[in-house]
Amino acid sequence: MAKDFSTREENYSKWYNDIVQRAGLAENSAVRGCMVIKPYGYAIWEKMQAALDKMFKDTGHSNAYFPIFIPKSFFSKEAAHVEGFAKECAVVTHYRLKNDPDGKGIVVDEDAKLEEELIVRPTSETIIWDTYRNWVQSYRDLPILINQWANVVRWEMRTRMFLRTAEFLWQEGHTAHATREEAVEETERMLDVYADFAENFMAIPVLKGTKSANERFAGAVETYCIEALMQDGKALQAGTSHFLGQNFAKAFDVKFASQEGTLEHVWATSWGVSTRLVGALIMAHSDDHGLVLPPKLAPNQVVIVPIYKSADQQNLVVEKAREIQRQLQKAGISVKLDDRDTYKPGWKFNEYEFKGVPVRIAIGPRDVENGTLELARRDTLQKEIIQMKGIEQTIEKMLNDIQENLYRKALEFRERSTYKADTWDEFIDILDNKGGFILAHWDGTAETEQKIKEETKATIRLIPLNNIPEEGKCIFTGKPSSQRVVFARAY
RNA sequence: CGGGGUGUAGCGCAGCCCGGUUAGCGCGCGUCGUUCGGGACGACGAGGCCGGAGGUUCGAAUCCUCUCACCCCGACCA
Repeated sequence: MAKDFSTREENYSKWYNDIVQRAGLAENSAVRGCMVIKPYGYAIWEKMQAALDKMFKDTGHSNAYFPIFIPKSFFSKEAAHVEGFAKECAVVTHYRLKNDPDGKGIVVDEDAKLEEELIVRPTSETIIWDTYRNWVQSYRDLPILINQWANVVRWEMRTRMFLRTAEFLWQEGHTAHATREEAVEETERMLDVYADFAENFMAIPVLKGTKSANERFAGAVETYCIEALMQDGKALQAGTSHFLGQNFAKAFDVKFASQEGTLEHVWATSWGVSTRLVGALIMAHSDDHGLVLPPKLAPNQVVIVPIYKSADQQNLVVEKAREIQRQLQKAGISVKLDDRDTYKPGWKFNEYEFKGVPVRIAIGPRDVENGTLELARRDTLQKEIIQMKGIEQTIEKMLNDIQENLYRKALEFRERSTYKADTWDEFIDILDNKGGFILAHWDGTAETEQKIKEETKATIRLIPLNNIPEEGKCIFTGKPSSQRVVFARAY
């Protein structure tokens, strides 16, 4: 059992921080607002990257890399875009240091001032569209389907590990198309990729929809998103896909000669997910015993803990454990054998429970004698004795079960945490006492949304795709509404 | 950036009000022994410029001023 560790009930945000730190995912760095992603946390991100990268490639995209620095002037070219990011940009003004003439230490060399300041990218639309201008002349050059894995910087006031840090890792896709239809199709395709990834790899069910004008990406015509529900009833935006229209093409003068010989601005999309997904993973599945990882994203799917007393037993048991490890690895399962003699089995049990390893195998002298193993699964904490024979099939099945069970549990949670509200009182009551997603009518205006946000902290998370039309009255103003939208308090 | 809080050993804390031996405790760490199927136990041991800078004082972890960092609550956001 995990002692000296917060429960979700006691203090949800402390519970979250405890998991991040004690499971060795990340820690705060010497730099304000920036975290160090530790090997175990980074390994999870690498698993995410690998899965996503394959999905991007399978949908025709290629990776490329653009500079981390963006000339200041680029930012001012798309009005809404500047507006959206201006308040959180880190700016490079000088390029040299020198020894402090007045004493010890080092100071900025004022003589080394940049003619034009450089912005540390908060996102790369501007530098990319400035580059695409030179890549596009004819419809034959389209589409451009590029993704970049990168770090970005957004100078946040308040940070939380993985969920919001000043620097974070992400991928940003940037595509250029000849027609509006094709760009919209791309935007929706990538939204589907994200939803697919969230559900099938992260085991987190997501709602798909579009953002209201207030929540839209700065510079986008339409922002699509996937939205997940965390265990404390707050929503988390897990990915966004933007239809940028011709906004950036016009701002950066990206034109192509169409098949008909006319000169047209290209149509654009951008889409991204970040290391925030690691935070989502933690908050969606973990329990009061620590992290719980879905098998498809767990750095180690299985850990083997040998149990022994004498040196003879140790040799015997560890040898058998190695054999099992090889067997499982051959079947494509990632297995860690912890044969350290410096920690006791009980200690290791707790350690791996805390780190969320989906399946634990314990093997002792009795097992070697009987041809058995003890299996423990992290999601249910159940233990059972199984036969060594056919271990690959047993483990494979268990990993699949765990993956499915996590998804099912998360889905059930979301379903019982999704409410309809038809009156303002009902709406407030659900927000304050239950949390979760609230389906309610809204009159469609930014003013109303803003007022609701000011009074309740709840925002419109999304307008569901393929929403079923339904006549009703706005929860706040009573004005007519033709559909319900999804409200929640969010991260 | 506003309001509140905290900085003392790797981690978690006590001591501070009311200044005065060698600054404690738990966990962790090292050595040795007994242990090992759910966080073992004993013995011995190492580890501190009390966040930083100034000041008050015979004397500062303790009082005063400034500063830096982190946490919580607001405004902003993936």
